[in-house]
Formats: sequence, structure tokens, C-alpha cells
Amino acid sequence: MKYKINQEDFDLEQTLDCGQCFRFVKKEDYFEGMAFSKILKIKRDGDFIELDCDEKDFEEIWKNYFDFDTNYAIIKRELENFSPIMKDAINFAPGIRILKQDPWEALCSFIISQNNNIPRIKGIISRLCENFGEKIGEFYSFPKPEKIASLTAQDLEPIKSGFRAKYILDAAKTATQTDLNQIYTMPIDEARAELMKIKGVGPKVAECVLLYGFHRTECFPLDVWMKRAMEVLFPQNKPEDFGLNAGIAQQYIFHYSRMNANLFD
DNA sequence: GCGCAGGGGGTCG
DNA sequence: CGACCCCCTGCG
Repeated sequence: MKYKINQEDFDLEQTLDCGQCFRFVKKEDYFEGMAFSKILKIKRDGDFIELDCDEKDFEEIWKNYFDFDTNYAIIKRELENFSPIMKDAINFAPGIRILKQDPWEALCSFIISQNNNIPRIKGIISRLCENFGEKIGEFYSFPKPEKIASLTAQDLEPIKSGFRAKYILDAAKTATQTDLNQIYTMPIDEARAELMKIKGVGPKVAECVLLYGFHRTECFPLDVWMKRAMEVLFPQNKPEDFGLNAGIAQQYIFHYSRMNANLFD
């Protein structure tokens, strides 16, 4: 099916390859990947986005996943006023959107991301799915917390996650014993504290999970790149200064900084 | 080419 | 504040 959206408000590469998700792959003229146990091929066709799914899956899954109900043009216009550098960052990749990912998958993925690089993060996640997910077509679903919670660190050896294995298990145990959905509506500091009870979840991972998994857009993950970017580009500012859409601002700044690494030489 | 440090989207002890 | 699993990168 097709969905109309302006080029400047949604770019597949900028959105799916900006480090917020790890299970979409760029093919010739489309992206292919999986979320919520559904396979999706998606491509740009002029002013439209073409998704190989029916209306039902679009309404129930993908519309929400790509945050199509949010008007990013308005958000960008507001953020642009923040400063000329902010405007540059937005205009560098105006097609970025913050995906609304499955909270459990985001939790697990960003635990894996710590002290790690993107190619290996993707490798570990794909081995996790191949070993413990369910086969769906040519793909494997992201394993449910119940499945992971039933495993031992030794069982996880084939995914080669190293010292993160015990963290993944602790996260799975937590996800089965408590209702993660409460975090959607918790006061933000409470939500942070709740996530940080999980082994292997510190401030940075918690912030990523809140932003990408729970769509708490006031969250502002500060990794080494963002810390550097803030020092150089926004020396006077703190994350809170960006307001309720700080997390979206962060994504433009992060991408801009990574793609223009020479700014920091 | 190939072998070997160095360090990576942090966190824990 | 050093170690951490493993792998990818860059350099000799």
C-alpha cells in the first residue's frame, strides 16, 4: 500500500540507518527489515512511501512505528529557532523520524550497544534472533522475554555478546516479572530509575530505551559523540534547553555530528 | 597480505 | 578508575 508523505519529512536511509534501530537493511532501492514480528519492505516513490503490507498492518503497526501521526514539519520549525547550528543539523538530515520501537526489543538492543560498535551490535542481535526467535518467512522474530528468561549465560554463548549476556538475562527476567508498559506513563525520573535497576542499564542505555522504546521524546541520550557535539556546537546548553522534543533534536545533532566527524578534529 | 595492538553509541565492582 | 567479550579497523 502507499502512504503520502513529503520527501523532506521522511527519508528511509536517514531514519533506518541513523543508529536508532538495528534490524533494517538497505537493498537496491528499498529497505527490508522486521519489527513486531512482521517483515516489511519499504521504498520511496516520489511523494509516496510504498509499503508491502495490507491496510490492517499499516493501521495497526507501521503507521505507529514510523510515527506518521506526528507532524515533524512543525517540530522542525520549532527546533530551528533554537539556534543557527540547530537549523544546520536539521537541514542536514531533515528526513529523520524517531521510530516507536517495541520497548523490550529496544531495551535488549541498547544493552547490547554498550561499549560496542554498530556492525557488531547488528551481528549480535541477528544471532540472538536466529538462535532464539521464531522463523517467519526468511526472517526471525526478536525473541520474547519469556524465551530469553528461560536461558542461561551458557545458552547465549553462540550470539557472542560477551559480558553483556548476563545483562540480557537480567533484562528478560525483569521484563517477565514486571509490566514494562508502566514506564510509558511514569514520571520521567521514576522511569529512568526503574530501568536502571536492570543490570547493564546505566544512564545512557536508559535514555535510549526511553526515547526509542517508549517514545519519551524529552529524553536526550548522551553518548561519546553527543558529549563531544554538545561541547563544540552547544557549549552554553544543556539537554533540558531543547524542551519536550529534546530527543528529536538529539537525533538530528547526533547524525549531523557523526556524518561530519571532521568538525571535532 | 597478515599479525597485532587499539578501542568501540557504557557499566559495574 | 580499570576491566570487560569480541570484533573491526588501521597500521607496521
